[in-house]
This record gives sequence, structure tokens and C-alpha cells, in this order.
Amino acid sequence: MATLSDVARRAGVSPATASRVINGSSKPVTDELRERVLQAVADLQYVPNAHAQLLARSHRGAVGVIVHDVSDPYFSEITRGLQRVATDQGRLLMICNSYRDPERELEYVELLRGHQVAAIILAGSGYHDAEFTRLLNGKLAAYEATGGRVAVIGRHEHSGDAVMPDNRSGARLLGQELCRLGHERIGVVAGPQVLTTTTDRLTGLREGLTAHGRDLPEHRIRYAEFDRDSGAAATAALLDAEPELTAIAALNDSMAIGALALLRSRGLAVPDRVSVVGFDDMPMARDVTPTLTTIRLPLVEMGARAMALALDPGADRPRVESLAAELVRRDSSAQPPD
Amino acid sequence: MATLSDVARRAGVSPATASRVINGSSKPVTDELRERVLQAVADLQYVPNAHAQLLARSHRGAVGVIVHDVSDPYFSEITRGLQRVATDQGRLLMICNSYRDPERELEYVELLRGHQVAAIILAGSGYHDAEFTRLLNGKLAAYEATGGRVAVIGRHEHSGDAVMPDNRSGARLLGQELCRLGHERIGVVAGPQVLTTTTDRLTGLREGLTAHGRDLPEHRIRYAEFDRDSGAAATAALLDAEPELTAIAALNDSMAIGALALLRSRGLAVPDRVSVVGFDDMPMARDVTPTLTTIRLPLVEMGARAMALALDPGADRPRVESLAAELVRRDSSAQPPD
DNA sequence: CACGCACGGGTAAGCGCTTTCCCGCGTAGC
DNA sequence: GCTACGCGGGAAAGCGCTTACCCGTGCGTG
Repeated sequence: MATLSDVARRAGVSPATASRVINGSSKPVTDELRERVLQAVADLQYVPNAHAQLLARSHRGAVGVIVHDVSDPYFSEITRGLQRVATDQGRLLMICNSYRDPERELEYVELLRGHQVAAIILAGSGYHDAEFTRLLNGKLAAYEATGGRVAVIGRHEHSGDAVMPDNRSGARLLGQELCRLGHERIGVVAGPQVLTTTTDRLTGLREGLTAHGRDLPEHRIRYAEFDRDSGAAATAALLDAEPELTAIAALNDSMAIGALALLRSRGLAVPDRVSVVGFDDMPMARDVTPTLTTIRLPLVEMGARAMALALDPGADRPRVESLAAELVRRDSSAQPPD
Repeated sequence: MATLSDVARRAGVSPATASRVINGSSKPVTDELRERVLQAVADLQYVPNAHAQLLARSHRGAVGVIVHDVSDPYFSEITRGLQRVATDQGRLLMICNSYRDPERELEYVELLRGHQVAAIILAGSGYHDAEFTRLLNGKLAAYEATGGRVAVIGRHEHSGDAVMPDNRSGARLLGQELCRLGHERIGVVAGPQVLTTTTDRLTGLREGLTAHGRDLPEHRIRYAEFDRDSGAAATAALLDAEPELTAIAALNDSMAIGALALLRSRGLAVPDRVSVVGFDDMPMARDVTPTLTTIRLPLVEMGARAMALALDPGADRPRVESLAAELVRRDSSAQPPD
């Protein structure tokens, strides 16, 4: 691997001069030398060693983001927003998949810190886990103490800049909508109980139902992973326990799509026999059949905002941006039968 | 940011000793000192500077992958495979989205080279573009000359390790299937003409049709981007030009889903009036209505294989692994009407 | 009892780059 | 004609870490 001194030697200049022409220093260099250096760079196919540069400059250029899994549409949309802003500002984005393993999440914070990133963005949901929270906050605090910036998406027990999707009022809309349609027996396909996203959405849903004088007994809730197959399984369990359910509220679209698949396999018509609603409005929601009634979250926007917060030097006090959720009525919801 | 010497000072040892206990060197250290160092690390929340480590070790740990866009399911599946193998081997994966901009692709090769990655994996399709190919191969050659390893997924004009999805015979299966069902007038919704993936699939499709004595005139092909909306638009254009088409062959599933959406909006029943087939068998293919007949490509496996090739020291001669494609019959294809 | 050696620990030389500081030159000002 | 200054260029000091290499113990051997 050619080094800067190789280039300098070949061009007959000092490493200092070579460095200056290569990354356009403010210090002027004569065209003559500049030309020679550039020629040497081309001849040697020289590429600066990024680690050496970063070390020498102690320049915090990159930004890290910890998501659950980029291949999950929820996160890939958010990531798109993050990426856009980061790229606009000429920054490299390091994407880390925690696969919702708290252990790995902690490791990634350290890894990113070690890589001297300018900011860390936590895009996954927060956890209801005091011990984990303590450890995470400890690591984040250490990072922030040395000038690192942190922004979170969603509700985390972390005081600092945050972008908050309005899970609670979104879910409330969902609850109200189902009541308005006349549903009485509503099953809920929920995500992992340990996630704040799950509990917030559940709280909102419950509020929506309560507003119409209905309640949400615990036996009509099934907790599972936030993915399609778990959604299908949870739906099956709910229906087995209580076949008279007329609506399934899934707490994200992936699970809702699983619910649709299960209902289809059991020959239960949606929405005629059972209504299904989701949450997130992933692109796919309009391509399933029936198209999915859901809550739209401005995912790309959330990512963009979070990155903007993370890169902005920051105010004295934490900034929290709340983003509204919106009901999108499609074909998977209707009045209950009879 | 605490440094190693801070730790050493606090523990009352030399930086060398501190370094040794922190990353388990082969050189033994007494428990007494080890304990003191670990305590200091904990007290200071010390995290080694990754750049300094990488520089000092000149250890090529990370691996880079250049994809079109991780949020595209095709690539996110591949990435999952890559990630799995990389993680198993304790390596960091740097994911770069080229957004199919050749310029950016070249830049990323340099960037990854600068980051001293152990291997670069090109996961996007190859281009039919001599100039670009020349530039890319130049950069890759420079990288390989210094010990870097390269693996590609798909057909690239690059001699080296490669994983080849069998686009051509997959498409041939598709063509044959449509013929067998009795379709005569088949429209093709193709990806960008400049991609080898597009041309290979097109070639296969044509072979499949030819085998049954049918041909594929150029006016029944529409080239567009490989995404849903472009698929819908291309389908619309095909039908406007020739309303009698009885089948739409989309060259990937996203476009096929766009085709389904368009047909639904025009009230054309699938598969009764028009059959639709896709390519890739993305997870979503079984959730659209009707479920999509498509060609299954072992995407995760492709990623895993590519990473394995990239990390394996390598044989003298290029290894090319071809992965079979398989027809998956679902509900979107049937005999043409009447 | 002297010697050698293994062992635990420290010293210092880089890894490849940036950047400050300094130096020699040519020009302008008096 | 001499000093002052600006300018292009080089020498060298790090950035934070790893890792030879070296050096003093304390032990085992002849």
C-alpha cells in the first residue's frame, strides 16, 4: 500500500507538501509542485490511510446509528432519512444492527465510541429494563462527557435530544376508529412487552377504547416479536382463545400482515368478518390485500430530524421533537359483521 | 477522552502493560497489575481509540460491501447473509449504499480502501459501461495489488471470486412457464438496460419463449427502474400500447408488485385477465394478493457465500459459485382468458 | 557459589498522517 | 543599499496505540 511518503518521494517533495496538495490545505503550493504530486498520486493509485488521517486530525467525521435491523422496513425507512442528512453534510454513516440484543447494543456504543464518531443515534425502541438502562446511560454519559453527541428516536430513559413518534396518540386514534366502527371484541397483537414502543402504543390504544367506554382486558393481548410470523402466531392464539373477536389491532404493520395471512388461511374474510389494523404505514401496507388501515409515522422524516439534532452543536437543554401520527383508512377495517 | 497512558498512569504501570492486559496479549502480566489496570479502565470508562489501534496493528479487520440500497429487500436479504458470516468471524461490516450511481460506487471503493478493509464485496449488479468498468477494475486492481480481497455478487466484468445467481436460467423457467400456460402476448417490465441483471434475465426469458416457438419483440419490453412505482408505470405503458397482453413478466418482484397495483387500479383481474410473474422471491411476494409467482433466488445464501469467498485466503484461480434459481408457482399466474 | 535463563515489566520505535513552527528566498519600502 | 516582511517549502512533533527489544529480578542448575 503506497503511503504519503512514497508519493512525496516520487514527486520529489516533502510529505508536508504532498499532504497539503492532497487535501487542499489553506497553505498555498506552487502549480509546479502541485502538478508533480498529483501525478505521483495517480501513478501510485494512492489513497490516504483513513485511520492515520483520523488519528492525526482527531477529526470526528463519522456518525453511528444503532438500529434493530436495517432489513426491517421500519428501520430502513428511518435509516434512509438519517443517511440523507448525513450525506448532505459529508459524513459517513456507520450502521449497526443490534438485532434487539441489549448486550450487543452496549457493545456497539463502545465500538462507535472507539471509532470516534461525532454522534451516536439510537434508533431502536427503548427497553423497560432498569439494569440495562443504567449501563447504557453510563456508557452514553461517558461518551457525551468527551464531546460526543447523542440523539435517540423513540422513548428511551435518556435525557437528551430526541425525536418522538407519537405512538400513544397514534394508537389512541386506532382505538377510537375501531370503536367508532362498532367493534366490541378487539384482540391486540402486541410487540415485546419490554419495549417502550409496545407499552406506549398499548396505552394509547387503551385510552382510545376507554374514551368509548370499552376496556381492554389483558387476555385479549398477545405479546410477541414485532415480525410477520409472530404476528400470525399471535393472531392464531387470540382467535383460538376467543373466536368471536371482530377486530385485530396489531401494533406494527409487519404483525398486521402476518395477521392478514393467518386470517386468509383460516378463511376469515377481512374486513367483513374481522377487521385488521396496523401501525407504522410501511410502504408495503398499500400492497397487501386488503390494503391495510394503519397509523402513518413519518419514518424518513424522523430519521432526518434525528440526524439534524445529532449534528447540530446542541442547545443547553435537551430538545425533544414530537412527530404526529396520522390515521390512514384503507380496506382492512370496516364495521363488525351483523 | 481518556487515553491508554491515562489508564497506565492511574494504574501505576507502563502503557505497554496496560495495553497487554486490555487486549489479552500473549505476554503474561501478574494478577496484581492486571487488576489495577482493569480498575483504571473501569474508573475512566476507557475505550481504546479504534483508529490508533488499527493504525498500529495495520490490522485489516473490517469488510466493506457496496450495495445499491439496503432498504431494497433484495439487498437487505443479501446483506443479512453477508452480515451473518462476517459477524461469525468477528468482523465489522461497513455497508455503503451506492444508490446505483456509478460515480459513488467508485468513491466507495476508494473510501473502503482508505479504511483498510480486508475485503470489498460488490453486491449490486454489473453495468454495461466500458468506461466505468475500466475505472472500477483499475481501482479494484490497485486494491488487490496490496493484498485486498474482492468478491462480487452477480455478473461484473471483473475476474475474481464471484457468486452468480442464475438469472438466465431462472428467467428461462419463467418464459417456459408462461408459454406452458398458453400465453402468447407477453409484456416485459424490465429494469435499467444498463444492468447485467436486466440483460441476463431478458436473455433467459427470451430463450424460454423461443423454446416454445414464440418470440419477444422489443416493443413489448419497457425499461425502467427496478422499483415498485416504475413497475406500475411501465405496466401502464405496455397496456396502453397493447391492451391485449395476457401476461406481464416483471424482472423483479418490486416491479411485479407495482404491476399488480396498476392492474388492480384498472380493474383487470389477476390472474384471470392478466397473469403477472416476478423475480427474486422477496419475502413480500407471498403477502400480496394474489400471491406472486416468481423465481426464487437464495439471497441470504448468496450473501453468505460471497462473504465466505471474500474472507477465505483464496485459491490461485478465481472461484465462481453459481446458485440455482427456482420457479415458485403461486396465484398470480394462470392460463390466459378464453 | 557463580552462572544462565525464564519471567514480568518498562522503554522506545514506529504505524501514516497533519500541522505547527521555522527557514531561506525574493520583493518592497525607506 | 539595507532591513522588514511575505511567501513557499521542509523538518519535526505529535495523534494513541502496539510490540519488538531490553533490563532487572529470582530461580534452577552445574
